[in-house]
Amino acid sequence: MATRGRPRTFDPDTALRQALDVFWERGYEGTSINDLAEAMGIASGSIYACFGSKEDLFRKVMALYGTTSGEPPRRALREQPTARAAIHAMLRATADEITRPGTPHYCMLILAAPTGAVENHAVREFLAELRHDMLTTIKDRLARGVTDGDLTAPPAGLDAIARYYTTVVQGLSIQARDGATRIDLEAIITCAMAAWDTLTSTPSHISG
Amino acid sequence: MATRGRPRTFDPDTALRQALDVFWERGYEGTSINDLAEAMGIASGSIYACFGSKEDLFRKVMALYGTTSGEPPRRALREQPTARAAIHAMLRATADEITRPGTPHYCMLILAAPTGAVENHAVREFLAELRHDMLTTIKDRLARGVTDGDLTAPPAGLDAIARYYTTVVQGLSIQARDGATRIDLEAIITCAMAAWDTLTSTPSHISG
DNA sequence: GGTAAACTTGATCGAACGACAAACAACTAC
DNA sequence: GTAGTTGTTTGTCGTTCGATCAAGTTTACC
Repeated sequence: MATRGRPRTFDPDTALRQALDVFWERGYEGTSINDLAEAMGIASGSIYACFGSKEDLFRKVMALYGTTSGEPPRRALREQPTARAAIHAMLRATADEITRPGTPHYCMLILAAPTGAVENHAVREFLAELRHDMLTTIKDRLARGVTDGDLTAPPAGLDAIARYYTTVVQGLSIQARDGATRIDLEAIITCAMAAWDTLTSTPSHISG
Repeated sequence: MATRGRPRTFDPDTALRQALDVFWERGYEGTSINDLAEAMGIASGSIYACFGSKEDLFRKVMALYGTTSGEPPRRALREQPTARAAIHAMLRATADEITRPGTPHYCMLILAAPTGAVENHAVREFLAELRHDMLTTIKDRLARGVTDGDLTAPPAGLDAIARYYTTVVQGLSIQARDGATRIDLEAIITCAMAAWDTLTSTPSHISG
């Protein structure tokens, strides 16, 4: 009972990728079903049949986004040998992604739906949770640095440092959106990394 | 010919403040004319008669926002005696504003319309210009520190530092939106200021 | 071939969108 | 009082929103 009935005339993965492009450019509320149908090359009915509601489609789009554009920064955190190198590489990978030619110059996770109509509260909170995962991932990487022995900082300091670099990542997205070049972002990252030695050597400064 | 005809039954300043609250909470596209009319206590026709279009109203709202919520950070930059104190106070004033009880926990300038439908491109660019003014204001304050003698950094370094602290300000807004407390923000600011001494003592690090 | 199942299309649903215009109300100038 | 001016209200304009449905099409199964 796998392939009975008329087969799809479009590839759902391709269509999802096309939907991603539209949501990425216009945000959640700025994208209409008509926009999506046009970009995906199918009628709106086919969207609902294959992907469910607009919100369902958006959640699937965000999953795809996470495994594509979200992967390089995550891999940087994972594969770099020290916590410092991991954070630095993660920032640079983020800068690479949000200045990539052919795609909007910002992180979709951050800017696709920060505010909006009351009826889309669930979508905003969905993205907020994903952003919280970003903070957690960074925090875990710092903790790994402590157990690996390449980072010495008090537990309370780890939280602050993780939050700080999450803030930088999110700020970079606004900068890129407003026209900052890859070179501009590199300079910002250099500034942000200038705090590292101070933060990891004088822990008394960062107890909040 | 000042006061001919029927006088207004509402105070435009009060109505503008009420419109600000709605735009602040729901963003530009997430706010409908109906939402505004309801919050302002007048019919939609009166909005168009007094303020023009939705976009015109939004621009007037942003002017009000700039002179109210935007003033404390700007004053901090202006009145603190040194560049370092100015930046630090500006960050803390920003944190105060975006965690103020009774108002949304983010900067409207940053999150009211970062993305959206194509027909609202002008609104997004309007906000982008205001954000660029933020960068310019910070840059000018750093330059003043150089002429005042309390800051030594190469000209290229000033741009990078200004961009860096602008990035932090904008990142703070996302953090507050996602539930960070005033204490959380303070810890982030402490981290961000930890970069200051390095940035202003070893200028070779920040040439972009 | 016949039937059931899966998919696509095109039309359309009620509601909401931004914007506007005519009718009415309230004031000043004379 | 009367005319002229301005603000408010009510209703509605044409469009678009997200979502759904019936009808038609294309396949697998028997």
